[in-house]
Amino acid sequence: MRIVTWNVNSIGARIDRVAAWLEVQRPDVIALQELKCTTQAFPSAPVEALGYRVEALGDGRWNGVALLSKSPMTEVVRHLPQQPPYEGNVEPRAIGATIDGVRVWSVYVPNGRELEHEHFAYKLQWLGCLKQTVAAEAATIPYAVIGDFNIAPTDDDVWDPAVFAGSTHVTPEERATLTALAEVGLREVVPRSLKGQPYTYWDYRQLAFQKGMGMRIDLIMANRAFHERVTDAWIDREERKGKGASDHAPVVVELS
DNA sequence: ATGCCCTATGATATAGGA
Repeated sequence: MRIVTWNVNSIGARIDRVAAWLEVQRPDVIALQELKCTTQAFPSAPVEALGYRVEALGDGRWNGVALLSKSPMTEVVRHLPQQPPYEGNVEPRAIGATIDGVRVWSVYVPNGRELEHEHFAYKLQWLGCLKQTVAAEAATIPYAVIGDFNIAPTDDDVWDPAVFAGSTHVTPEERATLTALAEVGLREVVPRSLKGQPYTYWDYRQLAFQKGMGMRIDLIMANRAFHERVTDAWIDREERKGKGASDHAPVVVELS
């Protein structure tokens, strides 16, 4: 079973590349983030033609998440239960479903913007709610929260830690929310190394991709039953190349 | 090779991204 997470930075702008990638890689399940469209506007036809079912959640210009699966999705949940709002809105940042006995959540964790910004407190609160969701579901079946966490787990996961001093994505507070997920049974599935460049995201600016100025922020957080079935995990950095690429690469995990 | 920011929006600027 092949499961993927990919921040596509607009499914409308990316649908041709996403469909082409799905045709080659043929994952069983793919979690998407940053749809940047409404639920109704999700371009389902091209992926349905490839045999995928679609469960999407979006409200327009920002955010948006989806799960695509070849097999039926059951127990679909939109938003984290008790997900905190931002400026009065519960944003489309999480969707969960069970597929062939594996439960998967696609999440787009708030960015945080700056450490002093209200959005940073929201990010930490949101991650606390994620932990509560995992605890409440108390899954014994293979279970994973996958997506754009907007957190680099260690200093090795950013191209130059000095550049990120005083910034979001690398603080002890943010990293502590990842390790705290171990208290509810989740630990990271770390993709196999790519010659010292483990990144999943590269800014569009300043030739960041070509210069290796990346971050590893797209993560697979999984329970023991999921880990026991993992045979491989890897980052498809080839998909970051060329015109019309997302600024994030797909992260793939293989289960027996 | 990997190639000099991208996306969606009451759009001709702006906010957000990380």
